[in-house]
Amino acid sequence: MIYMIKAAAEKTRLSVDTLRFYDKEGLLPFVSRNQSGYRAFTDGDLRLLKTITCLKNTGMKISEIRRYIAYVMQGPSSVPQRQAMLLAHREAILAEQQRVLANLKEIDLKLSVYSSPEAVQMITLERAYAKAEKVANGLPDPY
Amino acid sequence: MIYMIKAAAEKTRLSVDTLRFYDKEGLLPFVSRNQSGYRAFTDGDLRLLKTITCLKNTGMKISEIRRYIAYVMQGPSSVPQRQAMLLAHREAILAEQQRVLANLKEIDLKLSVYSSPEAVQMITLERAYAKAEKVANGLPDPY
DNA sequence: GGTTGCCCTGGAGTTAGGTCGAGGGTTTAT
DNA sequence: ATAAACCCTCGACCTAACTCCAGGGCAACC
Repeated sequence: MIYMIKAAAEKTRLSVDTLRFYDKEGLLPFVSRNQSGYRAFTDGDLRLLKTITCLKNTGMKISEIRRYIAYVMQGPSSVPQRQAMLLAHREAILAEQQRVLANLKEIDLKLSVYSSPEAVQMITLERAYAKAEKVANGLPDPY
Repeated sequence: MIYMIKAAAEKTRLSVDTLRFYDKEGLLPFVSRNQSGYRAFTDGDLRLLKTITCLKNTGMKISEIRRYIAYVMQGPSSVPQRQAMLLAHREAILAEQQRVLANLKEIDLKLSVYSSPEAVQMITLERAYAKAEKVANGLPDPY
């Protein structure tokens, strides 16, 4: 099956503009043009595009994705390099997940304060303390 | 304890420029100025800044953080709104984590292909197929 | 053969989140 | 009383990743 850019955009859920942008950025060297100079996406191309969106969705930068795709274009000889890239990216993703989770815990802590029955009381107290801290240092009270 | 902007930057691990930028964006209405017009951060201010970085680290936009901080400035009466915001943000974080995890699974699938002993063989085959798909449709072979 | 609906390129514009520099005031130590 | 090390504002600049537009080509239908 061959897809023109609009159909490819619908299949990948990317916008037509984004697809052209990706091509301009060197992410789609595998997409051929037909006699009219139109991009002609094959099913294989769409599979590769799915890989690209996976990498993008997990935070890989376009410049890195371009490097990965360059390895793909190079053929089977670049398997070790691709593997190394994906492994490194995998670690980066997991590290980021951990970082987010740590921050989420802090948020959950705040949430537990807010849902406590003494929430208003505690916050009133904290506020008074913050106010005092300013006053004690001759600072204007912003509250 | 009072911290000038440089010390506050070191404590929060944000840059001085970023702190000033946040102030400009209305994220730090609680930070007072001393007689010289210098920002004077209290320990309480730094604790609030930590909350801000938590929200930022988990992907909350500055405009939303500003909204949250506005609620904080409003005092204890806004506890329900703050709680609602954090709960919604919590859900957004979890959803994003899930999205990333789903994409990670795809990457792991690719990795498993690459680490198979038949990797080169499989990729060679896939490549030949992709090539054939182009040729069969009268397209130039980009490989 | 004209209208419609695709497609193309090049380049400008946008948004978020900073980052930097010029020009100038303050504080502290020598 | 001057140098060093801070601090301030304002506004320009930057990067990533799009997004939009003008000007123009191709293809199908009425």
